[in-house]
Amino acid sequence: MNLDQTDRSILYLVQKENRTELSTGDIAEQVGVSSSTVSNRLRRLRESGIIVDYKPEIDYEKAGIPHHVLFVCTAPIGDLKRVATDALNTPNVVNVRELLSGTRNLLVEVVGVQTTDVERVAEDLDALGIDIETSEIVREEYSRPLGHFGSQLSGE
Amino acid sequence: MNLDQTDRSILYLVQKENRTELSTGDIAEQVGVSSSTVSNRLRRLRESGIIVDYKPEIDYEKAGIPHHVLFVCTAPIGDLKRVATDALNTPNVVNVRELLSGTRNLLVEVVGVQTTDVERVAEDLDALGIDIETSEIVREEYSRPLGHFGSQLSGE
DNA sequence: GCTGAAAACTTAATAAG
DNA sequence: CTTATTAAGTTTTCAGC
Repeated sequence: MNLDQTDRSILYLVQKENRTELSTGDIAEQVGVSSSTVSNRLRRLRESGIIVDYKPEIDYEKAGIPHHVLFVCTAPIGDLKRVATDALNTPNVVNVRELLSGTRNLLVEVVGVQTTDVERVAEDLDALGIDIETSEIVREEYSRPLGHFGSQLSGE
Repeated sequence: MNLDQTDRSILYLVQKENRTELSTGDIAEQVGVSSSTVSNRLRRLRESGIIVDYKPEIDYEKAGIPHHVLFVCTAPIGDLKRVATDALNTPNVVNVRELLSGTRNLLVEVVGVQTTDVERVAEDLDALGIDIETSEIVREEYSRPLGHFGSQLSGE
């Protein structure tokens, strides 16, 4: 699917603003098309898989889940896909990333109420044949929209 | 703020399902309260900062942005907060994570249309006093809702 | 492809328990 | 705290361009 500047502007805005507080009318006003067009474009972006979905960002600490750890791991390359899926299905694991690298090729993000939750995940990953190289405490995370999508918007 | 089982179930469902395709009525049905209650709970969860906001997950490759790299970096600990903010404001940077560690304490996620986009970010980070230890190509990323929130839902 | 208008749907505010 | 009702707002559909 080829994106035109209307698609790119819409993508920029839905990344920049909280989606639930940004109506198609609001987007339409800033992009300079009708709200029906925004609705159609957003549907096409979803259907083509460019917008995968909308996820809430959870502040785990405020939610009473104080432990937040990133395991930097090495998994056998041939098994990486399977092992990544298994890791994701381990309780308390919230995110897994595959990296294209011989070692340190899997990042596993874990949250938990108790330190024992995190320790149990470490054991489970070990049982899956995943080597934990290092474990890091996550302090803070920040995201930003990609400016590339918004370059033609007035005022941007 | 203390979460009860209703809050946890709602949190689980909004993580699990695409938020824009899940109305408060749908949630209400599964949790066993009225849609007004779901609406009230969701507002409280947002106001208390537990739900930070709803972000679209973008498939950069499908969007015509083929390069996706994770820089594993070391930044001076005293400056970490400032440096993380500066890194986030660098064009083509979409995500920054601070880790609680002496070295390799900053993960910077970069996307770009050209390899030169990524190279330019590497130079910009260097100019900010950030050491790039390794750079990894991101193949795939998977997320999962935290089961802890959903343990009391029927059928889960 | 786009738009405006109508229909369908969703959320938030209210009143009451 | 909860819920049902209702008003306000939003999204989608559709005929016409």
